[in-house]
Amino acid sequence: MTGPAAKEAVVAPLLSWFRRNARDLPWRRGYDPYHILVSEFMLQQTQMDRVVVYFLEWIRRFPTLKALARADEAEALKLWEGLGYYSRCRNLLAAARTIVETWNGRVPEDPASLMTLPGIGPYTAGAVSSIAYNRPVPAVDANARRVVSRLEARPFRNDRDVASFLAGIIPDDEPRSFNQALMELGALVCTAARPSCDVCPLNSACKGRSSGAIPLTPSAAVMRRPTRPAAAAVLFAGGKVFLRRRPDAGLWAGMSEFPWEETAPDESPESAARRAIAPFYEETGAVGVIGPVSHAFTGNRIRLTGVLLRLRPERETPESLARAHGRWVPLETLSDETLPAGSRKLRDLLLRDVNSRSHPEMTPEGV
DNA sequence: GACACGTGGGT
DNA sequence: TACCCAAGTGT
Repeated sequence: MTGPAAKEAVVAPLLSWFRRNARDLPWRRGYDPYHILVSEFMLQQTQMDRVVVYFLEWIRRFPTLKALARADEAEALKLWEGLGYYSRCRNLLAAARTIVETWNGRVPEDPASLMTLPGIGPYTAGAVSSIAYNRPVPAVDANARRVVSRLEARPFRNDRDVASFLAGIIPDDEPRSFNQALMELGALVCTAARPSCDVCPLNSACKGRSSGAIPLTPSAAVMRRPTRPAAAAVLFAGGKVFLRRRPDAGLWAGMSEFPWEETAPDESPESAARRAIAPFYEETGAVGVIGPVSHAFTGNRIRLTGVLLRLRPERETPESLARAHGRWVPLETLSDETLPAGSRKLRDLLLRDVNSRSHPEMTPEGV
């Protein structure tokens, strides 16, 4: 059923429910296209509650598209620290610059134009077009896919099929609310794990419910490997610590981190930490341990132990050896660095310990 | 179409 | 602990 009947049974109850249950989000006050653009980038594969915090900080620092277009990438990345998928941040900045240069500073309205911008695919194009400009185009995310496939009690082959179905029922007068309502319903009521059908505004129209079969969308099911132990080297000398620079492509491209390696079976954290710095340095011995912290990333999960290593100053020349592979950073400015989550957690533990004088040997006077 | 790309929270 | 999930995109 894709005709007027579906519209009657679905659209009005859905919009009515949304009016009563829409969460109060910062970008829902005025629907500034720049705000919608930022929120949609941040919301890619990321949950609402976490995004709100980052969004507010971002808008405080970059209140307008033009302000963002002028920004340093390093400063933008610092604001993104901890949110993950850092190419989103780089793409958002690049998109802002392109919009200023070739779109006269105005976020494009139509999906095809939006799709030409970096980091914007079919979903984000539809979301920005409909939510920022109230254009009647579908926005198919995981929520829309799940809600629609349950509603129709049939699998959809791909997002284009879902979009075709939605194009048939999306109301011309309220596409902004309709698309948000569909996603909001999926996030709050028609959830993946345990849908609350008894309070769902669409339960009487839902074929999945009436047929007793609530199909679940095939999950991407990223197979995680079990948690493995790893060790990071917190190598220090003269009040500075060493950070390894990651390659310009791939995981955490171009970011800095404490050098780390997975620990081999029966290997100690100290040994693994030494292996991590072996390409650059020798050291005199482990003087302490921080953590462990748990760190999950793209199919992996590690328990990361930080091993404090003191550089052997009479045998190493810190600056020259490090230059190609990393940098020495003073403890005082370590919190300014943009680090992947695992290193960030270790840094926070480290700075806490340093401030409480748990590791006096790390300060310049201690060396 | 498969895979890389982060992270934290829920169960 | 381990698995699943989240307003996807680029290659």
